[in-house]
Amino acid sequence: MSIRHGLLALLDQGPRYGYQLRTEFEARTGATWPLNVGQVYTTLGRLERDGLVEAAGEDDEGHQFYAVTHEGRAELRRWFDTPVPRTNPPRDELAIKLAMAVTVPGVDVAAVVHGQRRHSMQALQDYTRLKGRALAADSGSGGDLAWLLVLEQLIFQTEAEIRWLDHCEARLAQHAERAATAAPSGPAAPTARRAVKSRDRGRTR
Amino acid sequence: MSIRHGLLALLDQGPRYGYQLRTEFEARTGATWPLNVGQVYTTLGRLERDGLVEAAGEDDEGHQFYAVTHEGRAELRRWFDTPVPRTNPPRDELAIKLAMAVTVPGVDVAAVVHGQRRHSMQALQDYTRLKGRALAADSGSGGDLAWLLVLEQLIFQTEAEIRWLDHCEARLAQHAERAATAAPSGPAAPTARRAVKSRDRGRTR
DNA sequence: CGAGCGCCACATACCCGGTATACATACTCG
DNA sequence: CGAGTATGTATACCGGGTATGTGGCGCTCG
Repeated sequence: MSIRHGLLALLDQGPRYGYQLRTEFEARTGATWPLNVGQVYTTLGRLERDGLVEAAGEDDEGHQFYAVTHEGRAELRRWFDTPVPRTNPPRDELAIKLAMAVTVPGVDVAAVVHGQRRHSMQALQDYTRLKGRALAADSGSGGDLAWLLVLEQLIFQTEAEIRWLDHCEARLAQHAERAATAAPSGPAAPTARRAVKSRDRGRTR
Repeated sequence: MSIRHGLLALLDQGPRYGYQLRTEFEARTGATWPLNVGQVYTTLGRLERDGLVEAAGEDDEGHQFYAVTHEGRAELRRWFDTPVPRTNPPRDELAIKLAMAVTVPGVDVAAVVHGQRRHSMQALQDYTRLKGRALAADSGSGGDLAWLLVLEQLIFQTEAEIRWLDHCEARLAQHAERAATAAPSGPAAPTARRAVKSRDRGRTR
């Protein structure tokens, strides 16, 4: 639902047409999340269908303008007022991958962690370099606050990811060590296949 | 592509049927990403269509089993060998929201940040409590390493999010201050609407 | 004892987001 | 002038997410 609301927010500044929205969206989130143009038109269609937006005529060049409706403004206010739910966050592919890696036998977990760490470090450096450029370009008054904040979000998240990977490495070592001391000669049940019935770990809500 | 590969990894341990896969998937990623059963069947269908998986008969109770093919195993190995790309990461709704909040006039950005911070703190506490429970339940040898790692990933990410929110607050204050000193009596262009043409901030790749 | 309830199991429909692509016009530069 | 590039709109297709429908089976409780 982020694109939907993002476009709504942009339209709140006044009527816009499709391509223009794409341009303005990318000016804020930049290269990190390039927005496919097609997405804009389909989303506008859905917004219009749901009554949050309405066609507002064409200009002399044939650009189809859209404007927020009253209901659209209400929806926008609701979006800003309620926090994005961080209980059940979006699936993270890396987390799933590691969860699988430590479970299925025959996967070199340490190698997976290392490979990912190198890649994430590279990404972090790229982001940091971009941030430096953004700060330099913007030496005067804060021109592109939005872009800067998005960049810093990426930096914070990537740093956390790297720390987590290091933490995983430590935990894996500790885990291996424990297994070794527990069963010095041949582990009793190295990858003890739990019975399928063992579901119902305590759910949240 | 994470579910696709996740199921593939589970099937690598031997033939399974649909519901069983859901159960085993949730045993690892737990309450955080509850997997809808329907998703399993549609994904299995696609995997079969793509030749990564094949039907492996039914048992006496009519359960339709699936098994990885040779090509499926190759695909799985490829998945583990290549890091998940952290350049162009998935869209983060919170980042988009703040990017919009600082751009469109008439939004109380500080309130948005604060509301989100409280919510994220709550989520962090929930995760920490879950982790405590997981560690207690698992006092012996590491029974549920996967679930623990996933939990810790969430904790690390949420901590980073909170730090980022605090950072945003600081940056906003500094930004407001700069604007005040730059133009003591009425800011020259408070929300300087950049011309639409100002695209092409330096792209990555 | 049998009516409901909840779990197991499979299937389908629908929506949204992501990507590619088709197609048309205008400008620019060698 | 023609090729390439930017502007602009539209559509098709895929994968992921969610809700819902449909049975069968076992358990519990009045």
